[in-house]
Formats: sequence, structure tokens, C-alpha cells
Amino acid sequence: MAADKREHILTVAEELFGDNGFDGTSVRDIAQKAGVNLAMISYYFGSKEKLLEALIELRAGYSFGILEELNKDETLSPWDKIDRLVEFYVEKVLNNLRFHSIMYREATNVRSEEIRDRIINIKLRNLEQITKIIQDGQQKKLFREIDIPMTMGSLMGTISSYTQARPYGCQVLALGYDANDEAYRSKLAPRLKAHLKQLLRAHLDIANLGSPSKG
Amino acid sequence: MAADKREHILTVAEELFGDNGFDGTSVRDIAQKAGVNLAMISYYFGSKEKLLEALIELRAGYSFGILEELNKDETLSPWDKIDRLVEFYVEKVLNNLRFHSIMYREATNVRSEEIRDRIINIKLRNLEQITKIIQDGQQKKLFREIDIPMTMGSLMGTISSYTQARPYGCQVLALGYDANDEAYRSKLAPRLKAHLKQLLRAHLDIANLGSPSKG
DNA sequence: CACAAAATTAAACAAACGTTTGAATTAAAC
DNA sequence: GTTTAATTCAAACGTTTGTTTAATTTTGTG
Repeated sequence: MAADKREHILTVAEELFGDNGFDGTSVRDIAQKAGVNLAMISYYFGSKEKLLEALIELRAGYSFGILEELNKDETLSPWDKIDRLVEFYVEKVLNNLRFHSIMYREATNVRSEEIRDRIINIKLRNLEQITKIIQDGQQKKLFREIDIPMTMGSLMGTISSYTQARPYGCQVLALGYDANDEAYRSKLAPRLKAHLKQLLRAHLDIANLGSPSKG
Repeated sequence: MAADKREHILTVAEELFGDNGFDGTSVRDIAQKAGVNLAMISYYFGSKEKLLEALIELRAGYSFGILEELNKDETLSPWDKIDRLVEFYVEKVLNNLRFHSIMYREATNVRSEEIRDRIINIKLRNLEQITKIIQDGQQKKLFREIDIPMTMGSLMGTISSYTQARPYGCQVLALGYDANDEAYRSKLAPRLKAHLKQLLRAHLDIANLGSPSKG
């Protein structure tokens, strides 16, 4: 009973924080939308700040296991792994639009140094796994030398640029301004995947050395 | 006198909005840091919301002229234009870190539909100019077929991923956690430029057709 | 200097904020 | 069935919020 309600509050908070930001959401907003008494939020979480931390704790960090698994999988070629990587991140972000917004907008500003360090460490560990995947491709003479952390930024940044600037994204995708999550997701996901695979293939392929024919 | 003080308030507001968000900044914060009386903000701008709109009005939209100029320049090859594009955007964003944060975090949530539409239109017009540059390269058989809006997302998103997640960026760049703006900028700018030029060259080059040697 | 307009101020406003209280209700344990 | 603990509630707490007021000072003009 208690666990259900606790999680329900977190789900509602995720939606509101994602849409209106942490400072743009009041505890009363959350209580009303969740249909619980105002005092229950302090009762369960202690404070608004700790509610955010509980939310991050609940949602963050599950990607590491999957990346580690992908890294260790010896049945997949490095090229296959890059494709899987793209699919994994596009799906992950697009299926957690609100939470991703929170992480992107507020996580760095979270007052708790503990949470902030946790987020940085998660990102660094993910980067580590991806570094291994790419280095494996380089050792097998498939991938060329690239700036791996910047490439990781291109992967995540491309996705984020369309999840954060949604009204613009709707225009580009020829969707109505008020397209719902599902409509946006189903139009954006294949487009992002195709682009990112093409982009990373060209970027990584060892055949693509030397500068282009200057014309 | 009045114009000076008005602009000074806007500059201070930009800094605070950029660091703490719109909802995370009070008009009293702005007044205190700007050294002006609280009532002056209503006096000059009418409201906090209109102050944000005045800030966006002041800073946004100057990039269009530069892109148009770049587009029309016939002394530069399409490849040169791509390099210029990268340099332009990296410099522009890194020299306006706070304002870029505001645009990225809050602009889509601005209550004023007018401002929101203005921002979308600016982005669409910029996209139009860049589309022309790339199509020119395609007609000259230098560039291959790509998804231009998604590529634009990769360009802007890569930069944003390192301006928005700064503590993580400091780690990647081997900077202290508390690196100041200038230190961050001077380490990040050349790294971003080099990566994005390499990335876009590989992505655009017509020589890079076909899928990589699956291994 | 005199006068009107603009700029600045301290103080106050009502509303919204996060949080706490203490009593009332429900659930669990024996 | 009684007792104890966990949960829920309306109400209130003290701050902080954005904005306005009305008086005062400064500035520009004839």
C-alpha cells in the first residue's frame, strides 16, 4: 500500500518536473495531481529536494548493465554493436522523455553534491563501456581514430536536441504543434536511428581516412 | 542613463537565469545583484516574464544574417562553408554560455506563445540557410544524401551536450570541477571544432557511400 | 529658478511557497 | 478486542514570491 503510493507520487512528480521543471513545480501541484494530501510528500520523502533525489535514484543507472553486456557479447561485430548502441539510446531516451528532460535540465543543478556526483559517475562509466566497444573496433582495424567522448556527445546530443526542443521538432517532422508523446516518438525514433547509424558508420569507418576532395 | 541601467539589468538577469533557471531566480536576486531597487524591474520591463522576453529579444536572431552571408559567399567551397559553420556555432554558443542555457532550458516553456513562435522561426530559418549550403555541395557532387535537419541536430546537440552537462564536461576535459568559463571554453572549443569538422566531413563526403566492411 | 517628467525609493500587498503540527483515521499485532 | 504503529488529514506555520503604491529625489527644459 505504502510502496504503491510512494511510487505513484514519484511518477506524477516525474511528469510535472519534466514538463515544468523542478522550480516550476510546487509540492501542491504534485499532491493535487497525485490525489494525495499535501503532507504526504514530506511524510514519504522528507522534502521536495529529497523527492527529486528519490526519483533519480529510482530511474537512473540501469543502462550500465546493458552496456556491459553489449560490450562483452562476442557474437556481435563492432559494427553491430554500434547499431545496437544507437537503438538502445534512442529507445531509452524516447521512452523516458520526462525523466530525460529532468536529467538534462536539472541534474547538474541539484543541490545535493552526492546526487550530482552519482550522475557524473554513471555517465563516466557508460563512456568507459563505449570506449571499450570502439577500441575493440579499432584493434580489429575496422574503426579509425576518433575523439570518443566527443562522439558520445554527438550521439546523446543529437537525440537530446530533438527531445528538448519539441515544438521545433514537431515542425521538422511535419507534426501538429500539439502532437502527443506517442506520435512524436513514433515519427522521431526511426528518423534518429537511421541518421545516427549513417553518421556513426561514416565517422568510424577506417576506410574514410584523409580529407575530402577539396572543391 | 536609462538605457544603460536597463541593459545592466538584462545582463545580470541573463547570468542568473542561465545559472539557476528562470523559476530558480527571483526578481529580488536580480535587483540585488544588479544593485538596483526591486521596483525598477517592474518599472523598466513590466514583469519578470517580460524581462525574459526582452532578454531573448535582445540576444536572439543575429545569426541569420551571418548564415545568409556565408551561404551567398561564392569564394568559399562547400567544404569551407561547413568548416566555417562549425566554427561559427561553436564560438557563438561558447561565447554566450548563459544565454544558450536559457534558450535550451526555458525557451520552449516560455508562456508567451509569441516568443516561442519567434524562436522556432529563427531555428527554421537557420535550418533553411544550412539546407541551401548542403544542397549546393550535393549539386556539385561533393556531398552525399543525408538527413539535413538531423545533421543540424547533431551539430547543435554535440555542442549543447557539453555546455549543459558542465561538471561531466570538466571531468572529460581533465579540468577541475570548478573551472571558470574561460578555462572551460578554451579547452572545449578546439576539441569540439576538431571533432565536428571530422564528423561532418565523413558524414557528408560523397566518397563515403555504401556500408562499412561488416566484420 | 521654476516646473514637469522621469527615475528611484522604502514599504506594503496578496498570493504562493515548502514544511510542520496535532488530531483523526486506518491497519497490524498480539 | 485491545493496543500499538502507520497513515491520512485539515489547518496553520513562517518565508518568499511577483507586483504595486505613494512619496521622494533626480533630471531635463524653458
